[in-house]
Amino acid sequence: MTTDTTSAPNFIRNQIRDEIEAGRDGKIVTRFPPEPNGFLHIGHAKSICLNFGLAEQFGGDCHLRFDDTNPAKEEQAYIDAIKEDVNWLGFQWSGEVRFASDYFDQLYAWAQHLIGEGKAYVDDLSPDEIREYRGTLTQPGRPSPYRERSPEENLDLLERMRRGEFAEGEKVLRARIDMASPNINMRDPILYRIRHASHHQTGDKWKIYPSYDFTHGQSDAIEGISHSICTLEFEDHRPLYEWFLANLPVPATPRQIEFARLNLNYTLTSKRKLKLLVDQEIVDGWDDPRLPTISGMRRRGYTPASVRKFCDMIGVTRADGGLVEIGMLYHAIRSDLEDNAPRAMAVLKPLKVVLTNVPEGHEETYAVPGHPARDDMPVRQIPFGRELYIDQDDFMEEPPKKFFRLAPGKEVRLRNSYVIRCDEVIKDAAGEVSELRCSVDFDTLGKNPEGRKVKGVIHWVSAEHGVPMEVRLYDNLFLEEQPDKDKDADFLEHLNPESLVVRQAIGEPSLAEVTPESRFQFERVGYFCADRHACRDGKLVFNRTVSLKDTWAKTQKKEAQKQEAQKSESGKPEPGKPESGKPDAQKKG
RNA sequence: UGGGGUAUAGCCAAGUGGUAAGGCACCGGUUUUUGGUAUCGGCAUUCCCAGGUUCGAGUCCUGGUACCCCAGCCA
Repeated sequence: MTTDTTSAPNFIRNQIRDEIEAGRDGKIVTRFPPEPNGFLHIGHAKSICLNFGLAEQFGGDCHLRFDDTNPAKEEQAYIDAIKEDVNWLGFQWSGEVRFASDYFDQLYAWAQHLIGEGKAYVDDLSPDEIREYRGTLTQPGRPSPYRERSPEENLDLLERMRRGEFAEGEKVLRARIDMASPNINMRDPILYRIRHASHHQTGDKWKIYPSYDFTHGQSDAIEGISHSICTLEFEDHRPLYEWFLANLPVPATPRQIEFARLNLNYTLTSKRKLKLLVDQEIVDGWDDPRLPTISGMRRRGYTPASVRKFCDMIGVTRADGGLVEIGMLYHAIRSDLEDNAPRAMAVLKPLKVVLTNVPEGHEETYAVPGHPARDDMPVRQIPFGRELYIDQDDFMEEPPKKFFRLAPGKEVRLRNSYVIRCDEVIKDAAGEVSELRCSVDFDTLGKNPEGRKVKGVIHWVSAEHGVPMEVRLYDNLFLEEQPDKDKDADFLEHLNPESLVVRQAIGEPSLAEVTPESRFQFERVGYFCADRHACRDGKLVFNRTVSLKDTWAKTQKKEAQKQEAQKSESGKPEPGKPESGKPDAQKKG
């Protein structure tokens, strides 16, 4: 039953395996190092699975370390949320949670060491001047006039920076490397900047804070990290990472390895832009089910296993610019829930059906398995009576060919129950179908009588016993595959106005008892998860995680397109081929 | 004539000189009281392009092309 696909390639895993085969000794130690300035998203999940997964596979450790060097952007609330997300995904860091700020004293001592060696200096240039002196991509930089200060003066200045004697922006500590380096990161990078800000971990102890570059490698070294894995954009920082390790008396020399970050189509994996959606209240918080945040996916109904499976499917490479189809994520969750979600019947667009040959007050109940292929799930009791609801989509007054659901004079099987025939269609004043009169074939319960072939099966809920519930149908938040592709345009223009559709639905009675976050397959419809916030005080709210595959809808759509094409073709004498969706996509570009 | 990277199917991705894995998607058959699932079959004469080496090149060499990252006192 557990369909375990083999993992996609992972070049880092292969590399470590090679190292071990070549006789490497020493534990494999990795770390997941988020800055607590927002919620984690699917891109972080890839990194989490990579780092924790490696530690698991090779009997090593993986640390959780908050890269908290910029107090202005960080919050305790993010720290709490990140810890919860990592745990929810099924991982446990080794030892206590760590913070880069735990190492601020050591880092400061190392800064003094660098000054003593003549490899760092305090610079009085303004931010604008520093930028100007740094040069450009094609022109080398020039040395700051403060570059030749003596170690004594630098030490004194740094100490005074630390004590808060200077205003923000007045001075920085810089490494003294090479202002002419073709790698801009090596043009005397900034080690410390003045920030008169309170820090969520260290309070008001510090008036200066170390930069990412001066912090990350040394923190790795302190923790004994063997493989420091990060994304491709840090590739150019590796020489600097190594420069610090080579010029400081560090206890270990970790290696930095970069991999390509994840891009998913029809969504965003930029923390900054996700924050904007949250701050502008375009979505319902960081855990809005439309967001690719880990907490959003959780609320949507994704399982930890499905997220891990997805990360496993996409592999780990250095190939950049890729855009993974969201369909892969859908596949990962469908395959998990197909095996593990109990089934239920729910009608999202109710249409009343009266069974004319069932007596008023008649009631019978069916005991139905919780899952068609498992016997370890509770049996459901499904009541049946004279009046019930079916889905509007399952009836058509003038059905097309091959529509094997309900239509006037046609038969259909009620899932887990009888075959019924539609005898009469009742309409309201507006001419809309408001009710169906049908008759039951009592010889069809649990069997197909000789010679009777009823192909269609539809779901239903007893009108008397069904429970009202709210169903939230989620779709992609954006209409464009890459909403932020055009850097000059506003990605908000691509928002999908129908990313959330709310329906008042009716569910089978067993759903009345659900606990928040329990997941179901509503048969023939999709997978749904009881909302962890809204399911309170007897209120039922379900989020659609993902729909079931629907080949009928697909063929209908294709049929419609074909007709459209024919229509426009017959309209024009020349078959100019103004066909579907993407007219120029096939042309050479 | 700044530096650092990456190019294999619609998408993700193996391949390390011996004749293009796998997954997703797609197309078709079978089973089915979920138009789901399961299952069977199809889906790159060619690897960004052009030359070259070789009995043999996605892999090696030469020269191009396209795309991504870097000029925060962000990470």
